[in-house]
Amino acid sequence: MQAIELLFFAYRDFTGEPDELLAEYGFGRAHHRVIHFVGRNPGITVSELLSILQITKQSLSRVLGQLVREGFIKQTPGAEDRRQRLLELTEKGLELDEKLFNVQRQRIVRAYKESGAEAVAGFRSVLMNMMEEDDRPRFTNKQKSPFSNR
Amino acid sequence: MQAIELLFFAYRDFTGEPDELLAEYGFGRAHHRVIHFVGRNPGITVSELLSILQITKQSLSRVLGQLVREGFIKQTPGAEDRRQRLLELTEKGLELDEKLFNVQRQRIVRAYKESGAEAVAGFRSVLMNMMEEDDRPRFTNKQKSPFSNR
DNA sequence: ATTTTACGTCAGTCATGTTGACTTATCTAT
DNA sequence: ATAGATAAGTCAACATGACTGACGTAAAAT
Repeated sequence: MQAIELLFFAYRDFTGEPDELLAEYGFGRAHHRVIHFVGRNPGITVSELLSILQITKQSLSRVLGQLVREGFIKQTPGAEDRRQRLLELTEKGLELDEKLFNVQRQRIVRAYKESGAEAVAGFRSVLMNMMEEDDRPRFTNKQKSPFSNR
Repeated sequence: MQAIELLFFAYRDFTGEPDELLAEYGFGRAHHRVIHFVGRNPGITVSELLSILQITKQSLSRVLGQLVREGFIKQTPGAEDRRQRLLELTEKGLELDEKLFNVQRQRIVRAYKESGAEAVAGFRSVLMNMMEEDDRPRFTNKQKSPFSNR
């Protein structure tokens, strides 16, 4: 049962590099998560973001507000439901997102190369089965929006 | 590049159950990490623990002190080097450790079963290659103490 | 017209991390 | 034998990112 420690060390190092980058902007891991999920899902609503991050709106509000005020994320009222604030990255936000994305991608690509394609399939399968079922459709269901039923 | 999100969701759910358990004791994830590594490595020194957790001694001191005062961990002076405080779980500590260990093991065993042995090998290989090289010997080198050169 | 929903905000608290400065005991090297 | 290095601990101040609870506003749904 080394898996527990494998996960601990891998996750620690996986988040270490981005953390350093973020510190240069005065941001933390919470900002990273917001930038990441807004970057991958432009037009995402606040409540969708909340359900992904599983934090309270008060917690999100602080980091999101900061990112909006400092021009990394912009909000536009929803076309169908004008109560919603659809979130997307600004140019500045996209730049930071790309930097963050790249350091993590590099680490993963390296690990993938060293392990081989078969190992990668196994890696993904185990992680998938490790998470709660509710969130698995985000990865398999390509036709349906991963946020449609929230 | 779904790996980033796979890791996020899997890790979030992986730590979710223990967190609930710990809350009943008034403990947090920091306590969990200390209990875990002391549990797996009885007789570990404070500085070895620090190098694993990569936090400051002041941070560790708070949680470790709590665990010692509340009788989950006991300290004994090192036999060779009496400056050291060798850490190990008390009976009470072992009980909590086992509870925590079990909820995480269950989740992993389930995921392993659903994915198959080959996938497990891939999973472990990718995680291993994802972490910094320094820490990999902890998993492969069985003959040498994983803390000997720190 | 009323209720519900989406979002935001104010206020207070807690857990866990940080830096920096200093102490004590013990080991190591000169 | 003494001087310096190391292991551990402590005090103080601070930052981040979580939390709860209460309340407000605008828009949608009933």
